[in-house]
Amino acid sequence: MLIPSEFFARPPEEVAVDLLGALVVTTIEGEETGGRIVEVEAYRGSDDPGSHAATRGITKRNATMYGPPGTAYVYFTYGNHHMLNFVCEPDGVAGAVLVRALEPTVGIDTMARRRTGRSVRELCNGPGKLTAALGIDLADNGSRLGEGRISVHYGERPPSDTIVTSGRIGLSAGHDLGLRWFLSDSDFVSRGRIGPVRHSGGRTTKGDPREAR
DNA sequence: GCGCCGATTGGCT
DNA sequence: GCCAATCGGCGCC
Repeated sequence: MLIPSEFFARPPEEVAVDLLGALVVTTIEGEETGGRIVEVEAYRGSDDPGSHAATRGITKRNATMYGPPGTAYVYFTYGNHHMLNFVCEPDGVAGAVLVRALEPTVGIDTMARRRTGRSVRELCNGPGKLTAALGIDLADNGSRLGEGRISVHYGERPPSDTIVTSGRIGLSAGHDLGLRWFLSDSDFVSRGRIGPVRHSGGRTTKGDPREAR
């Protein structure tokens, strides 16, 4: 069942947690690919130093983040990689959830062709990898989910005791905020270095996500 | 398995 | 010009 745009009209940290277990699917040139969300990060507006919407206000690059909820915000970085976000908050308010990793479930053969030489585990275990596997690029920026090439569907809700949180990855600012969530029992989360990991129950471990199992 | 480093483009100052 | 919400290859343990 397609997730409606109202689902996204909330603060990104709420949407992020609720997206764990959901299914992202693309249909590109007749080929369907996708997977189950196992890792996400939340990005807020001007109060978030790690966000594209921090301090600068609306620019050509981040304008999509201020648009209506349920829209894809796709941008290009490091000269190579596309990042997939879902716009949150009501129209006019900046906010988004970055999809960082998927467990491949749909069109694995197609995704393996797009990412030659990679094991299934490595097809979508990072934000730049999953966009390559799913064929997402700047053409998807600003498209409404379910109306363009990308759709997001409800999935089985993961048990709350498998959901853990940590700081965000790869930022020069705002990494101290606990705005990353992932499934501790998944083999498909990204391999980024991270700070302390916190269980829903409040226990703290360090280092690799797997230590939080 | 881990850590370092270069690649490569668009957007912003 | 500078830098980035990253990745993959290589060297070394």
